[in-house]
Amino acid sequence: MAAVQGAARRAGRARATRKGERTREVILAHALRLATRIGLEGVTIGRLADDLGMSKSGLFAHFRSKEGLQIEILRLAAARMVDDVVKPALTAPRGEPRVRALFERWLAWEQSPSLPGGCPFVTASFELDDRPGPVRDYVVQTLRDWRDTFAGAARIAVQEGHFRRDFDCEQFAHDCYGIGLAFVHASRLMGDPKARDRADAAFEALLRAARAADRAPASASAASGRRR
Amino acid sequence: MAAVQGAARRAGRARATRKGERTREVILAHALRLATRIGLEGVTIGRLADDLGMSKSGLFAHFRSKEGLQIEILRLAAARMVDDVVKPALTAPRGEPRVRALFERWLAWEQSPSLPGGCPFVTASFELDDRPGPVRDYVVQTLRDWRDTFAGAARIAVQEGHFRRDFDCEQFAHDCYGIGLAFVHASRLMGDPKARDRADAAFEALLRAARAADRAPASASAASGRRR
DNA sequence: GACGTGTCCGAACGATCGTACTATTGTGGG
DNA sequence: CCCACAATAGTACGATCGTTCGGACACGTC
Repeated sequence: MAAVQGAARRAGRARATRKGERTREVILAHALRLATRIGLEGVTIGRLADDLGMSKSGLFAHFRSKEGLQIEILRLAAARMVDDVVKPALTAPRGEPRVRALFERWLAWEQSPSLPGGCPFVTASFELDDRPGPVRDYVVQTLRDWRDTFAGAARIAVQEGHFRRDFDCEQFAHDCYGIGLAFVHASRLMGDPKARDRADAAFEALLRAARAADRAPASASAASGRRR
Repeated sequence: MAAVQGAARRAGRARATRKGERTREVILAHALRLATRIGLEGVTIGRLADDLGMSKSGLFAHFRSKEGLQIEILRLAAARMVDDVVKPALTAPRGEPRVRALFERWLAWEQSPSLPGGCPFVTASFELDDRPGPVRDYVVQTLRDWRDTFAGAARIAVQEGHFRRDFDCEQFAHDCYGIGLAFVHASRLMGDPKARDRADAAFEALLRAARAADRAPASASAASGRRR
């Protein structure tokens, strides 16, 4: 029987969204919102059920365990991040514009209204950094993918001649992640209104250092496409 | 820098270390270790009492509430950070050497064996960024102090002529904090063996940009005092 | 109209949470 | 040495945690 409905689920099924699946999505959407604010561990079955007007057991039945729920939350977050950040950025022209788009959209995603507490992976990474297990593993893998995406875009910028030939793209991805973390810190914790400007300034400085193949055109063009 | 532990011991009482005070310190020392690994919220009265072979109620009596305990933990952490990072760095010569010392000692503090989970303020800041209250307020104030300390050291470096005159010291402090956060991310979560090298490289690049008053002496002297 | 099946609920479990009260112990100043 | 008081233990409370289990209700299919 498990095989039967497993096959049905896997194959066709363009048909109806089997009610249960709908509520599952509603649960996860709300759980994700909660997780960004109070942490993955703070998302409690009881609290979720209460918010959604369901029973604990009815909600729990959708996930094998709390750990299962946590991973599904992260899966949803990763899918959204791909849709909202990576895919749109890939439509930008190869090279520096695409690198810019990735960074820009990442910061926007960080402050998306649908993520009231910011990027769930940033939150989760500091929450889980000393707690081994499959949830942590998933976070690590996702952030590794993100870093590689970023480094890859930079590598293309090198190929295109936008960045200098001996540029360290891994270091660049690392540095950009640091700028993003500092942005989260400044905007979310410290409430610094200049947080976005700070992030932009740091990013532009990084780009300037990346371009300077022949060293010269450093000045000018500093804040080219600044926004907001 | 507020009178950190001054308020607690209100009046005189220079006398003996009233036993209870000793155990209080033992409790806080252990609680701090725990907090770096599992978070402030994860430090549980029962868990603490268990580890230290005390009763829950006996331990609880030392603090008015769990919130009280959390703030005392952070107070201890702040005092240690001043002793281990700020004070020693202030013995370094004014200007760039002192900025270097501050950064260097901060990274060392982050990996201090007495803080198995890293800097408690970094952990706490991401744990509390969406949970208002006195504990969060204390974290914010402490990190503000730290940022100001760093920016102040940079401002001295400007006065000394080590950094260029129009250098933005606040931006510098912000950027350095980002480098530190990226270091924590890379070393603690991703387990990247090159984390320290990455942090050093980013920091040196920042210093290079800070020095370039007359723009020229950019190259060479790149990795001057690299260690490890 | 009976049936199987997917969806959800109610109640309950053992554990642990923070906190309050009341003993009991221990220790230090006279 | 003694006794007041600081320090710790004991016990219990209401909440909430994740999880289990059996059943109620709504289906589309024979």
